[in-house]
Amino acid sequence: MSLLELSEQEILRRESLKELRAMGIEPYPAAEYVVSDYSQNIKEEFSDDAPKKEVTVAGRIMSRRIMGKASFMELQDSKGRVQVYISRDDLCPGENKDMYNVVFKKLLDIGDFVGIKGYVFRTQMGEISVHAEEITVLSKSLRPLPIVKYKDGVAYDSFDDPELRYRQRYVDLVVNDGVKDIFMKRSKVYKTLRSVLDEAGYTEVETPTLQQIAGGASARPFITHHNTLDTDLYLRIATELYLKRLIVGGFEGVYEIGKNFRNEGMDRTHNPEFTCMELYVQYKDYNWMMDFTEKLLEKICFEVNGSYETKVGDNVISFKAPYRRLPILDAIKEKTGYDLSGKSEDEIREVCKALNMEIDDTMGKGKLIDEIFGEFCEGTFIQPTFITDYPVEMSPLTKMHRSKEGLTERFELMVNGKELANAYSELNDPIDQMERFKEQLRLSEKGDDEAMFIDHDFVRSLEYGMPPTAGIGIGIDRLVMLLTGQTTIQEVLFFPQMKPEKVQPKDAVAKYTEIGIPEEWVAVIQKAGFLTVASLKEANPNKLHQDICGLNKKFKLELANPSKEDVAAWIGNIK
RNA sequence: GACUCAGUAGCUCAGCUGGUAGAGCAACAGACUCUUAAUCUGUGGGUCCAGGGUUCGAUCCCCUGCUGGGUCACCA
Repeated sequence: MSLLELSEQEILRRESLKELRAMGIEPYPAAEYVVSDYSQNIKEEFSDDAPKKEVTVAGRIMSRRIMGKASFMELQDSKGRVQVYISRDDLCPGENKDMYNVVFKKLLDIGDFVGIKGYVFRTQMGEISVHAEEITVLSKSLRPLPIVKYKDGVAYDSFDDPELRYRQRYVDLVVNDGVKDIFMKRSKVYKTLRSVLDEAGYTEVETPTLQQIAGGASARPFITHHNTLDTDLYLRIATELYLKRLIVGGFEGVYEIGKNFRNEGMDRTHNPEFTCMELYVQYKDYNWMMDFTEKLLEKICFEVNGSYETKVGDNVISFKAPYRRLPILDAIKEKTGYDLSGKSEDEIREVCKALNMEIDDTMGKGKLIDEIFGEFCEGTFIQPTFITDYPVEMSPLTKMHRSKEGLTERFELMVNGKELANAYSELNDPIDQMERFKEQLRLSEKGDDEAMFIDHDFVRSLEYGMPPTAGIGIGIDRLVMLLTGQTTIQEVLFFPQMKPEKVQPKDAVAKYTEIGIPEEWVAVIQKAGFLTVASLKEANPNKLHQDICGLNKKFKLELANPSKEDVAAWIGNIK
């Protein structure tokens, strides 16, 4: 990389790097650095009466306050920050004061990793700090970090451009308070989820991500290609059908926490890859699953937040069980006043018209009910609510309701006006399942590009017999959003999907040397704004000559300047 | 996909009616041995997102594109 591509501050840091090496200090040492303590426990365990405690800590320099022969810096480690006090004469007891005057004051920068050996004390202002006796360079940072300052918990100049924060999450995590907490809570969600499911006796499994038929949900899949098999494969949109095969195989309960991929729109609640937990348990039904789910979520919320409540925007949501259970038709009756039970498709169509909804003729009875619910009901359920007994048309993998005609034993859990989970008594009648798949095929032929494909192997497994089974899928990203009070999915994903960064097209050095430009001048010409040889064709030779000689002087490159005739000749050589 | 707002120094942001740019932090030089958004003095740093157009002249006005945010639509 040419120096000309770097900012002033980056150049200076690279020079500091060289100087450290020249002084015999390796800026990227290989040896383990043994740490005795963390910022957090140093502060928690300090006592003014106790004898001096020697500690070794390591972390990133986040700020420095230099006052001549003494300095303070803030050191950030994995647990937080601790202040370090450095006095010149305590760091360098001998004649040679280079470690303080040169290494610490000149060659180290904000962002560098250092190790500090010293003792813990309390400053006159009362802050528990480490008095440094030894400082070790652990890793040099070549790019300046954004500077975010905190006072009384208020952030000043916080690094908050969403584009930069998501593209460079590593920087976001380093400088912005609270970002890491969200992901620590996310990890706690996984831990609690696993412990509850494991204790219940269920088995964590992994099923294929690359599938020949992307089944188990209605969504457009990503397509990829396997060269050796010379066949297209899909990235899974759900884990459902494979997990049910394992129930056929005899597991009592199986669950998988994994990524699903859907080739659809992106917004504040949708990312192309997202995490789902699916659980299937034999001999259970959807009523049991509601009981299990509310206990599970209650426990997770408590473990993550220390309380059964969580705050999202202005809404305080309580995950304390039990949750309200409301059949979808009752929900519609409650919110719109229309009782749809026993109504025909045409009658429901009339209701839609009365409600001023936009509908079209391709929508069947189930779709119409779903639309009414989505339009008038879904957003109103802030507290966790099980909406139950969905129409069969929307639920091709669900067992028919034991008593209600045309409905299925299915529930969705609505929280904060959004679906958090989807569950049902699994359809285990292979003949019925085949019929439902065929119905999906008819929808597909009508142009519905999200209808399910027939998975013959899955039906074959049902033909061997699947016990009565209850299953559920929980959107983990949305759960984490609720438990951390976030309103966009990007805030709970380390690396949300973004459009690729734009890279300006730039010609190779050889392209420039072909027209007679010496290699050492190529970077200078590019710095002058001519990233491609073609763009140089229109350049004014006099101005270019001036520009590049100016850059030569400015950046002290010490190259022999070309003549105006040389520059004109380069431009003349371009075909 | 539609509409809308934004893109200026490493970061956060100003920038008037069109006359090639400012601040704070960061950086650099200097002072300072208990500071904490440290302080004080001085200095440097810019492809004003990109490409066209209008104009004597564009960071600014117009068009196109790129990236991001928001709202809506689609979708779970």
